[in-house]
Amino acid sequence: MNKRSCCPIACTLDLLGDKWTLLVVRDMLLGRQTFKEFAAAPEKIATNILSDRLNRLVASGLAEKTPLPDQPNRDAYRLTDKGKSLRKLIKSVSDWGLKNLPETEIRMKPIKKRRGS
Amino acid sequence: MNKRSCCPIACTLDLLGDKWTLLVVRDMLLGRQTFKEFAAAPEKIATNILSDRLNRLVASGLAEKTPLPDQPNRDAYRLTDKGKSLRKLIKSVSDWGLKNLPETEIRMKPIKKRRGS
DNA sequence: GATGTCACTTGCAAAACGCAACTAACACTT
DNA sequence: AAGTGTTAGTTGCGTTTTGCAAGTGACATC
Repeated sequence: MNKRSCCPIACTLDLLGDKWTLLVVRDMLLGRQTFKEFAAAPEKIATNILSDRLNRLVASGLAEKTPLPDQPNRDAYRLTDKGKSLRKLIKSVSDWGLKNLPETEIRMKPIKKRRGS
Repeated sequence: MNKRSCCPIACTLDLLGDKWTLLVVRDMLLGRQTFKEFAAAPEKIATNILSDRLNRLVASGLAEKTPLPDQPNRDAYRLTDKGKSLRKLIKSVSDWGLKNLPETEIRMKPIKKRRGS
C-alpha cells in the first residue's frame, strides 16, 4: 500500500486501521493459532476476511505461518517479535475502551499452551 | 452501530477502527480546530469523509462543535475530555509506528493557541 | 457586481465488506 | 470402499464504504 504520509500514526493505520486486524492480533496474543480458533472469536469474522487478514499479517511480517507437525495440512499462525510488540498498543486500546465505553469487559481467556508454542 | 461483542478492543474499533478518525483526533490534539485546518493535513482527506468523521466524533461525544464568535458560519471542533483521553492511545500508536515502521517521523507541529482554545 | 474563501453536499465509479455456498484435503466410521 | 465430518480456505454476489471531482450556499473582499 502507498503511504499517505510519513506520520507514524498514519502509517500504522495503513497497516492496522480496520475493524478486524487488531482483533486477530488480540487472539494471537491470547494464544490462539489456527484458522478455526480465530473464526471462533465472539465477533464472528467472515472466513474470507479472516483469510485476507491472516495473509496480510504474514505479508507485513507481524505473523508467520508454520505447518503444525502433528496435523497434516494445518497451519499455525503465530506472532513474530514485531507482532508481539503490538501488545502495548493493544493494551492502550483495551484500557481506553474499558474506561470510556459502557458495557465492555474482558471475557476472553488465554489458551493453554500447546506443543510448539 | 451494533456492538460486535463486549470486548473493549472490539468496541473501541467500532468507534475508531478506520483509516481516518484517529488522524482527525491527532490534528485536534495538535490544536487544529476548523474544517480547513483538518483538510490541510498531509494525508489529503476527502472533504466528504472529513465531514462524516467530524459528525461521528461529535455524535460519539469525543468532540464538540461550537461557532467561532468572530467568524460567522464557521465552527470550531474541539475534543471533549473523553476525546482528550485518547492521547495515551494515540501515543502508543505513534510510538509503535516510529519503532517498527521505516521512514516514519513526526513532522506536524502543534498550532499556536488562539482565542478561546 | 464579480471574485474568492470556507464548509460542506452530491454524483458516480472503485474498493472493501458480509453472507452463503462451494471446494479440496485429509481423517474417521461403517 | 463408500460415506460422513472437519479444517481451511475460495468464489459469487449484493451491500456498504471510500475516493475523486464537481457543485452549492453563505458570507467577505475587491
